[in-house]
Amino acid sequence: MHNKNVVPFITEKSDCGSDHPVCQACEVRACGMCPELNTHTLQELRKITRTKEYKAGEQIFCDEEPTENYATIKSGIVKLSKILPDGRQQTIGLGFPPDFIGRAFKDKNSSFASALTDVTVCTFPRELFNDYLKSTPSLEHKLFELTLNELDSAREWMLMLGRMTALEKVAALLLDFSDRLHKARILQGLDSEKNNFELLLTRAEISDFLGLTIETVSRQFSTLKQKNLIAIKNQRFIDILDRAALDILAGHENY
Amino acid sequence: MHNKNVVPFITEKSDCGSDHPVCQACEVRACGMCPELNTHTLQELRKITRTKEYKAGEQIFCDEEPTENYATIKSGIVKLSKILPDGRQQTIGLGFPPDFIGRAFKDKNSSFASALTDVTVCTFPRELFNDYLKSTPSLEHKLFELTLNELDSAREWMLMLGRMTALEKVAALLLDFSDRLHKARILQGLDSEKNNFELLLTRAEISDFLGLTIETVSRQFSTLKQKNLIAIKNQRFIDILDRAALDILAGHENY
DNA sequence: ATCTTAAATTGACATAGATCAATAATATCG
DNA sequence: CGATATTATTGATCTATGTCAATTTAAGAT
Repeated sequence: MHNKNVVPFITEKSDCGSDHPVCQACEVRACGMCPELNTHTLQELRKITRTKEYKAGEQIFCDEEPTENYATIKSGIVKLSKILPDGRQQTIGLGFPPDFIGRAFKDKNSSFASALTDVTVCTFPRELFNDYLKSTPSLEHKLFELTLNELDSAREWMLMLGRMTALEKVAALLLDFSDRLHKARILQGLDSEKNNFELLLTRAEISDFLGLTIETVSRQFSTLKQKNLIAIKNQRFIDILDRAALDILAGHENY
Repeated sequence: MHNKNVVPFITEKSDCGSDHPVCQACEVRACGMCPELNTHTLQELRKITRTKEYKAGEQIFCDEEPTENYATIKSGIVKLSKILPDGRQQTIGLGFPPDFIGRAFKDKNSSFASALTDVTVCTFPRELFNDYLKSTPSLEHKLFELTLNELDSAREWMLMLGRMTALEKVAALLLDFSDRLHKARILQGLDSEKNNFELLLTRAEISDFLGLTIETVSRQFSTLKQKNLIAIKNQRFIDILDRAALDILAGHENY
């Protein structure tokens, strides 16, 4: 199991202020929701949070069971997906640190969450968190902003799913993924070549995201290589050779 | 131009409390965001709100121009869509009263809004509304909940767009649309036959929503008629004859 | 290193849905 | 009321993507 896939998150911004050892070591103490909490609330919350780790592939929560816990992603990438009664699956989003996972104000998730890479999360009981949410406007504000971003990206993907060709979908995914990974690396203080990254998703995971089959995804990669828009080493390490061309394919040009 | 497509919204719940004549006549005074505002804020807001009407087909706002105004839908149905540089279009959501339209905290919309039916909205300047939002937690909470619902439905549609067949998509749309219309009619105090409604979207609009072509949509309607799951009068008036079968097609069964 | 297993690629073929084109139904207008 | 325009349906193809099957590549274990 490769280990480069943990995506910690450290910034210079003022952090959550907790002196708890786990918080001190938290990768997202400065950029998640915790900085929005006052010291007292934070200490109360601290008592009931639990750090949990998941190996790549493990399920974090599922559709059926009532939500007991919410969580914040500390490191790694989480896959959110939906599934049809007959097993057809669709990935509906990827969570990077410090994203929130769970459905605020509801006792049931409407999707499955699983670890795409090895993942560390900080969990807290649903009910209590909802209480804090109601009494702490700045916390709710922060979560609201995260939610608006998720809505924006869900809608972006709707356009992709409904109206793009297979080749365009793959181009769009590569660009989006490279950007989010790059952003995570920069915030982490690592230097990062935007056009050079490890694709942490398998072809199967990519096809679940794009509404395609494994084979079709694979063929699009071959086409992109042939056109010299990308290079691939070991099936996982992507080199973007012609970002402008990919941008056009992905429909990112100004209009 | 038919006129049955206005969807006002009246409930017994405590309303916004404004004594302004426009507010007194407002279809959504009890169920939108206004009841979350205190009297003073409401009076301030009232001074700068404008009621606007749009004919079916008219554009309400577009992608390019910076957002000047937000709005609440008072009556009618609003279509939100995205468009690719080459003109391919995808509907990403429908807004019913009392939905909010616009992107909170941002000065740019990431989509187009247009009137699907004749529409009446209550508009207010962006900046000022954002200020109220920051200083009125209950208002922000209300908008947050509306946003979470939109996120849920966007994700539901992602599953639909990525993994359903044309027939399943049409079944899912019919059920969703009938439910939302029914809910609107009930809240309005009208009695409503859930299985009997006017389809306010043209085939072109349906195909933009489902990521299909007009012809494919039309063929699915024919198939559903043939299977006796629905009946259609005048191409617009839908009778759901076998809801259970449609539910299965749409993937709504329990699993 | 060699063996084993899983993941990715490639090829041959099938098919759902798109495209193009003709007709039919409905709405609009004089 | 008939004439015209718009929207929907239906039919005949075509094509992008899915399906099934065979290799190839890479990764992990012994």
